[in-house]
Amino acid sequence: MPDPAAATSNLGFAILGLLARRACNGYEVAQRMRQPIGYFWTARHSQIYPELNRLDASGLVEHEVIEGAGPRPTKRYRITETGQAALAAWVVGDLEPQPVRDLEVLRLWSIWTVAPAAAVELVSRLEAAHRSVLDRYLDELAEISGDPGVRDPSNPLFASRITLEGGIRSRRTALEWCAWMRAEFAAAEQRR
Amino acid sequence: MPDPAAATSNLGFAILGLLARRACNGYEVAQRMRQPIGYFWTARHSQIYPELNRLDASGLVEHEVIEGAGPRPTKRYRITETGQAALAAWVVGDLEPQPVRDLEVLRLWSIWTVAPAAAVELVSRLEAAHRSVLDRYLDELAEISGDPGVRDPSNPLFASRITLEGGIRSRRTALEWCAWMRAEFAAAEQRR
DNA sequence: AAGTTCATGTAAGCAGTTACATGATTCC
DNA sequence: GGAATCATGTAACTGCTTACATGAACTT
Repeated sequence: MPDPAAATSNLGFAILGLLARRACNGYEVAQRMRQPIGYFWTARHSQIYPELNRLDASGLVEHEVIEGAGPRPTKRYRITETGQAALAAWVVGDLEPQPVRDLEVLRLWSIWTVAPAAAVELVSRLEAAHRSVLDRYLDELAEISGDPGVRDPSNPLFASRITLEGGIRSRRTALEWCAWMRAEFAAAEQRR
Repeated sequence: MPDPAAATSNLGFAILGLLARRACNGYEVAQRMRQPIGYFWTARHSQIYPELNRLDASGLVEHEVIEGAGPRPTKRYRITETGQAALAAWVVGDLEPQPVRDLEVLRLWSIWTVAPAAAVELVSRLEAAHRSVLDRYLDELAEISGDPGVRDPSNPLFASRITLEGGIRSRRTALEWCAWMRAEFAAAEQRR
């Protein structure tokens, strides 16, 4: 007897969020949660297949086996009503403070140990990385912007739009911060 | 014979970064990497003590035992020259794209499944959380700003300042984004 | 014929959390 | 006398990564 209020992992809710938008097989879930734009969550197939089985056992998703579709019998997963309810409850549930763990900032925190020229070069590389992610987000947003669903809070495209907007804003801010850091290094050089 | 080029974990470099600034015992390291402002990396003591032993075995740190100082013999750790070199090499080393895993955005990506009123309430809670972190960052920055070291790229306070500046910018952007989201929900409500 | 994509799994190991364990000093 | 802080560890478990394993369909 599956417990409908079963505690599900963050990965579980990521998968439920995907399946609430449309039914998928495990392979498609893995594709959409892969590098580099994984809708702000990433996971590998080796984590996804067992999690789908757990969600299935908990009654949060269900699957039908499609025999002729692919190279081997494919499991097409769909979210259940119990799953929809669990997802909605999680979305508006309590916020626990997330542990902060940012490799990029961790490096910068020790940047005083290297020569200023090498430091500026690192900042430039960070800048390039942020720019390329920003460009991908802008493309994604442009792709969905034509759809009127993006204005309707009960449409998944509305949520896609606001999360992409957040990604774009944060990457733009990161780029400005990088430019500011380079200016700070230049100003220090000037003072020498 | 410890390998000086030994691959160290991210946690190891976080600890080395801390010890490069000043010598600490394990307890102090744990305090400074604890909730909520852990210089952009967090870890618990149960992870820190074994890692310090590994760093010690690799020759990246060394320790002296202080008998009379605390309730029991305390180990005071200091970074070695090998450790300094390993840290500096890591700082300017290759950037691998970080796996994106943001719980907050993951929730918002499924926000279309809940009623708009509940959604707006969630955004307000996110906003409050960002504001309180921003305030702490501003306090931290104010505390160090008086020191002339913050202008010198080879001074640890310079690095503290630029990382805090990044945190402040990103939290301000998050707050603007929250306000924008509330406005989007309000606009949709208007159109109904 | 070889390589890529579709498709689903398992196993070993590292990273991180939670809980267990101990004990002295300091503050109320 | 009891609670909080200082101080250092270990054990069990969850989450995630890397690698192993298989095999059909499609593409070059």
